[in-house]
Amino acid sequence: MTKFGQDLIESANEALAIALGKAKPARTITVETVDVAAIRKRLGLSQDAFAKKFGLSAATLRDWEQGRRQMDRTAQAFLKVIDRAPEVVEKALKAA
Amino acid sequence: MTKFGQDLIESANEALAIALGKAKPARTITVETVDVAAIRKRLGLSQDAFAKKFGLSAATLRDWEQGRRQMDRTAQAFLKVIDRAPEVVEKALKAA
DNA sequence: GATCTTATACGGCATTGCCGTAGTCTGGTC
DNA sequence: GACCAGACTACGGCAATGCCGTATAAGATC
Repeated sequence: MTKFGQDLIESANEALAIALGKAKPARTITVETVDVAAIRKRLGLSQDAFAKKFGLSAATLRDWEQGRRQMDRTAQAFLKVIDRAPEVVEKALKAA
Repeated sequence: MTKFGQDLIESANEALAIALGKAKPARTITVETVDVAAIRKRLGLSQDAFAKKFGLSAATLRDWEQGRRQMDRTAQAFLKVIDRAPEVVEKALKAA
């Protein structure tokens, strides 16, 4: 079985436990999905190139795309802006 | 003496120690300064309003402005963009 | 003085940021 | 087929942050 498959099952079990009141949600966050990989691929950039262009750490980007870490609110907001106005972001950062 | 004054002195002593080779830098980062409070005040917003408008956590914003926490790379990049194109950012986030 | 707003200060813990590195896959070149 | 380089996945690991809450201070308005 793939790792993704295992993760899915784990998540499902956890969700069930929470629903049954047997477990508490680790945190309550709005489940807004920001698909970094999708945004990046739409821009036709490698992970390293994307990270460099938008001032991110390549390591952190990796963690996000691999589902190892959750983006915090700041990152989510930033990624949305990158998604909608990548060129503006790029220019703003170049003007540093 | 103000807290800011104390911080300054502490930082100076630490920098000296590092320069003398008596201490290691906690981390090597580019010392790019992003003054959140300045950006926010220029926009005429309270901490809460600023946080809400740009999708940040008010608690995190507080920590940054109080010098309690260091902004990570993502946050620094984002803040620069907010600094240079606040309206674009705002619109991009509204279009969620 | 009473009240409201805004900002500072800080305890606290789960979770992330970021570094490094090993392994896999694909496409190109010899 | 063997080999190399670029891109991605996977993950150990620790210092540091994210985010919550709350108590206190300073300024404005009544």
